[in-house]
Amino acid sequence: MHDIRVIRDNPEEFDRLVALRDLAPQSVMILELDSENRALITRKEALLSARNNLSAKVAEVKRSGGDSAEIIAEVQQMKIEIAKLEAVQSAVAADLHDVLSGIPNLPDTSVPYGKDENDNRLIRDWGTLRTFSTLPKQHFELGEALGMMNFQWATQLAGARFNTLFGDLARLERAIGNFMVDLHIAKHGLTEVALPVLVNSTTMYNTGQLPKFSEDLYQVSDDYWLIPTAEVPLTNFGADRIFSSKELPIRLTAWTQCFRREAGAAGRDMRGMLRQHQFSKVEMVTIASPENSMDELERMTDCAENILKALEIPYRVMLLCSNDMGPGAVKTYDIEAWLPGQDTYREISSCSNCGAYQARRMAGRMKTDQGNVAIHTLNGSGMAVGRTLVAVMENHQQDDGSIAVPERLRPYMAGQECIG
RNA sequence: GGAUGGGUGGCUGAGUGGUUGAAAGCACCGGUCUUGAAAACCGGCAAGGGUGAAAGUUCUUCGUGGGUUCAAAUCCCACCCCAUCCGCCA
Repeated sequence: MHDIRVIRDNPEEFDRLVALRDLAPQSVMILELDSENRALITRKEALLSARNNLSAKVAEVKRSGGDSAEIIAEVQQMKIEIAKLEAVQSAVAADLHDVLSGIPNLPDTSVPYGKDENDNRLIRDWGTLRTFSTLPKQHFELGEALGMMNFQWATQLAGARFNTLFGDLARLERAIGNFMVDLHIAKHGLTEVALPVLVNSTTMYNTGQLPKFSEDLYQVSDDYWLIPTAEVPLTNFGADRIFSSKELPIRLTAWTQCFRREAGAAGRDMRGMLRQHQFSKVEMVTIASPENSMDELERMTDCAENILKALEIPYRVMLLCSNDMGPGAVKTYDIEAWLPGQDTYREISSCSNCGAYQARRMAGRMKTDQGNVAIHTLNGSGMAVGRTLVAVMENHQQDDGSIAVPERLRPYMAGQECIG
């Protein structure tokens, strides 16, 4: 949701930034709607004001025992006109709102222009890629050979894009999630939150999932939606609230199940557990004041990286180009873990500064000396638990098909050092 | 699911058709007093929008959406949510 005042103040700049998202200039059309809307508001309110005055006069006349029939007749006439104007004005306002909330967020100056993921920029990498004496296996090969990963049964239970884990692998996934949350609490100062995974339409709208991306979501009865990420409920902590600057930043984390229809991903990543309809993820959300949000993005990315460092998984950090970013983002870092079984890096975390985009949708504000301003919201995975399990398995696999448990996870596995 | 009672400003809470955008208290901010603090006293304090250089002025908002009326926090309808009891249940 864009701030119309920003567009009024500098329409050329708005069009220049919109172009980075490969959109045609919008400002002329928007400003036309805007001035039409304001003209209608002015006319409507003049009538409303006159009506209020006449109504007050009725009260006055009646108190002094006079006859108010004439005034009443006049106001009755007026009401017809007001209703007409109101209908026209609210339609124009709705159009304007739709346009402003439909345009994606504008990239930060540090974000490179680009068409797709091929234009993303490598920022840094970490860790050395292991050399294997034999060809490294993919996680599903390892898991199925261990008898601890059963996709066939998951298909029988639910369908494609689900999985089941058994024994030590099930426990390892749980260990990974617990480790992540504990690290965020103890070392990063985040506050853990337990959340609903079903939310209402307003909550989904606030973070930008609705109305445009409903095909990516599971909707259940009674107007509930399954969350595709804990970003949705966590970010809504700022909905309809006015924070004092002292309260910010607020840094939250939650480990939840996530549900995605993967509607546009037919045929992609069908083997294994990289892309599923249900997966668990530890999410980080920060509610920040505008002047701090870019620093908070660096901090959040660092929190995510610390997880992979602790688990001894090589990774690289990519700065997404303008058209690879999600619609809400001002700036996004993707963290990609090395998967030796696939011989490639795969996204395991995505940290975004959404600026005021979501905050304006949900009316999240902060008090300042110059009045209330929209807060900034940030979200990042810290990390996707299922994909981290995949990365642990592939990076710590041994020649015999067993998996070495990274040292930091052993306390969560009753000291166990090896699976299989 | 059934019954009852409720949803008013950051919070508590008055308010059943017209000087109520809303009493009072708390919180918060500024001031007086004080060596400093507290207390006391004085003053300020909702949000969003239109207009305006500004001061100001004006509109909207008392769970949400409709309706009645010249006029609605107040009356009517629907829905949502909360509390308590009953039923059911992890």
